[in-house]
Amino acid sequence: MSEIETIQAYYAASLGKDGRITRTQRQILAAALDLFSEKGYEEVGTREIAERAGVAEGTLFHNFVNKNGILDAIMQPIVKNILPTMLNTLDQAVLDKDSDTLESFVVALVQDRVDFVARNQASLAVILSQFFNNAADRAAVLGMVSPTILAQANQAMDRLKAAGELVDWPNRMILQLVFSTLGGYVVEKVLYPQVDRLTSQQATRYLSDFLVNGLNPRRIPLHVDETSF
Amino acid sequence: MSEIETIQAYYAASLGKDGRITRTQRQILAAALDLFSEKGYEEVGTREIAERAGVAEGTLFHNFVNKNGILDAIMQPIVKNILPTMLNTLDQAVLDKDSDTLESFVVALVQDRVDFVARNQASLAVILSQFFNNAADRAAVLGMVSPTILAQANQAMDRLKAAGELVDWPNRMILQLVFSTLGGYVVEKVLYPQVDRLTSQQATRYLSDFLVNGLNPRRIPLHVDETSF
Amino acid sequence: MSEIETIQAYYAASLGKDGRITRTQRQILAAALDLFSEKGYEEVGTREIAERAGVAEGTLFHNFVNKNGILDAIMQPIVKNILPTMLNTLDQAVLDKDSDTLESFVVALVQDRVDFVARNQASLAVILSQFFNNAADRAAVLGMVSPTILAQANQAMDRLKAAGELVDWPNRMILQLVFSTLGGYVVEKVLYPQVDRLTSQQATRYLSDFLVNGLNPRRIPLHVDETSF
Amino acid sequence: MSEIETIQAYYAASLGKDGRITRTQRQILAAALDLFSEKGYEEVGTREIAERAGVAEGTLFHNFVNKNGILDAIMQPIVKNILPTMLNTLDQAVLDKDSDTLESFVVALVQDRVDFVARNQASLAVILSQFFNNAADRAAVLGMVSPTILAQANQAMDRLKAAGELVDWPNRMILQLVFSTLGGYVVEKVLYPQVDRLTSQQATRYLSDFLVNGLNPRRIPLHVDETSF
DNA sequence: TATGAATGAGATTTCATTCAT
DNA sequence: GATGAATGAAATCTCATTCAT
Repeated sequence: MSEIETIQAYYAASLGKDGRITRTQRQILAAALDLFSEKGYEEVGTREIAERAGVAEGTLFHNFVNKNGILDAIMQPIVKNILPTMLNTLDQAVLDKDSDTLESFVVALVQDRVDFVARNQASLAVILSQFFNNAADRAAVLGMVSPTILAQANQAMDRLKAAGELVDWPNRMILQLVFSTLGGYVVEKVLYPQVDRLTSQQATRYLSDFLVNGLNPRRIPLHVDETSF
Repeated sequence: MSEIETIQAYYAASLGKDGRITRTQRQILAAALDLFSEKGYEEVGTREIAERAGVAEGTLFHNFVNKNGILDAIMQPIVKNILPTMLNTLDQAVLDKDSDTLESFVVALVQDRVDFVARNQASLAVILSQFFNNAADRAAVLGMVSPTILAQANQAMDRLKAAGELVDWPNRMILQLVFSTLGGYVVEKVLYPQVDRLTSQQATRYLSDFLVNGLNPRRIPLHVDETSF
Repeated sequence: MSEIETIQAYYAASLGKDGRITRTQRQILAAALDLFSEKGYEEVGTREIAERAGVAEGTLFHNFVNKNGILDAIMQPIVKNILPTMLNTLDQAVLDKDSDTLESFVVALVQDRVDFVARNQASLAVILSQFFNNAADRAAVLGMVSPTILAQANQAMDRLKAAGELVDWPNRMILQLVFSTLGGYVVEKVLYPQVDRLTSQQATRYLSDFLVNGLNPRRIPLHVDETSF
Repeated sequence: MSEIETIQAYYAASLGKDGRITRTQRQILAAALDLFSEKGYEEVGTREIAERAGVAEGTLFHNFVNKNGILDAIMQPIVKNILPTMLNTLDQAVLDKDSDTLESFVVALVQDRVDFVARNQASLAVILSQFFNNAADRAAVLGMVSPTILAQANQAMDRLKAAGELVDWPNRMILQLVFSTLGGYVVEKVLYPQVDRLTSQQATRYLSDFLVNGLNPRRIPLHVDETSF
């Protein structure tokens, strides 16, 4: 991620002619994903990756410009998909005049995220780790939340507030709470992949219900002293 | 943290005679804290730390057994304080028969955490980073949540449920939601220390209120299919 | 030697495919042997070895796990050969009923050792140095004199004594004298490799004759006060 | 030893005013002797010596110019005494017209050496180790065998040969055998100080008798092919 | 395309020695 | 005289990367 360039350049010139990933590349990525998610990027050597992948060390550099290139090849598909998808959801929730309840909004948000997490635990572990460890990677992840997206999100929240569907708090705080709840689920899933108590469906319900109730407009408004703002 | 031993052993034998930290050690720790929180432990070299601290490289090792010893000297005070304090709060909340509302419970939980985070952003950045990057450090942090503590927490939640103060969800899920909400606040504070929109008091109110509403018992119980458990 | 493990592990995974030593490894070992025997193991740096071998410093560690691994690669062939061979000789001298004179016994002992020393002066210099400098290496060398071997040696000496061929002294003392005589020759050869006054054949004769006469049974027994034992 | 300069310079200006060794110096030397003989000079750090001596690290350098100065302070008394004494013995044996038998010569040689070894095991262990590990120290030890001494020794051997008391072998070989026998005893004593089977008196007898018999003139002269000399 | 031996910059750590107190 | 914190050169070793085969 760090020093993002033309994205596919990280797969060297060697993507199968049809642009598809080769068998060797798949082996390397699988080995690297295993190791990175287990020990952290910095702790894994290229020798180790090559060994686990069953290829020579040089082969890594034939297929990916860099050790970092391998990391990017792991992170990109996620970062290029999860956020766009997520944002797309918001987009719909904004445009879709029918989804004008907090619940429909929240469920749309939570729904697919939970499934996604279940399917991509290992990659998410790597991304999570990098997010907290590398300023550049963090910027790359956050950079995908474009201003337009933020504007859309704010628009959606404002509309829900106007409709009396959402508590009247600062949008930034609401966003933080939503992301915390989702993020906490990701962390739990990613750090303890084996402990699988809940189905995706159940998790979705708990998270959604928690958010809906937590963000309902208050009958008796909370007194927050705003004078000090 | 990794390989925790006699705690103070990480400060070499050279703590000031009165057991206090020396000026040199403070310089080193300050420099290291800056750099670690900025670039991540692995990215910082001992040469760099020494330079920023204004001491010779050897001085690092005269004062701390290891590069890792410096990291531990940064993390330990936090890990040895935040969790014990937090757990102490739970303890009281459990014993204090007066605090039998969800609100009193949640407020007790959120209250001091928020202040603490404000005062220790840099150290928390380092701990956060290590938590997601190093299995051993993660274990060290989590290891401090002893079974007794968990038992206490479960006891408190059960009591609140019995009193009709807490939604009837699995304790583990409730805990996850509480920690998510708190953790999200930590992350926000730690990653964007400069953006200070809310006072500690305001933050405490938002978080508490969100949790209280989110975890209130439902009038109409949520239907979660438990048959598949 | 120190911390003996799987023997060939000290050559990294990189022995030529046919299990033979590579050219690079030979260069490194030659350079190291030169330097170690000249200045002693501790006094020689890896940089120095690499320079003399005409390779990069990293290449040392690509081919041998350790600096110590290089030392072991030098010592092992000797230690794994000289003692086994020597002991094998004893074995035969014990079993061979014809060699029932002190002379045949001694000659069998001295014979090949002298040639061996002439051919391996440099390596022996290193081993000698390590033997007196490193308790672990000393143990490794001595450890190869297994109890069975000792038993055999004692058996041989007892038989010779019974046959009136060997002076009736404690076996331990006899062994010490034999090893002293051989060892002294080694030391002389190893410390002054250039001064070559005697052929191997001549040296063998002197040493053998000295031992035979020195260890002949006495006509008039030596009075040693054994009461104080 | 290495780089021998004014001998007493190694005890810094700080010998007690009366030229005697101070208490602190004795502590340091005792600690260093222990450690050097146990682990070898190179393996012992100044920090370690200071700790065991119960003084500060700086104190070492107040009392001895160098780490090497400590080593020399340990070796010198021995090297300055054992060899001179030994040589003195030779001197007497040469001049003393009464000692004209091989036995009296050999006994004079062996006699005190054995006692000396018993009393100075630790120091000898250090000297032995240095002798084989450090060319400079080896030179220092050997350098004390001055040409005059050698001349004297040769003279003594020649006289004994003429008197029909000593086998007619090259003097150099005879010397080697004598030193081997003595050296072997030293090594045995020094490497296994605890195993004390023989009294000094007994050892003296065995060694002397072995040498006398080994070096007796042969009735039937040994045939050594001298043509190749 | 794949290999893997070779590279060398850089990292951490040790350690004898200095010097202000 | 003794101290011990500070020093910084040097040592060993790692590791991503290159390149001839």
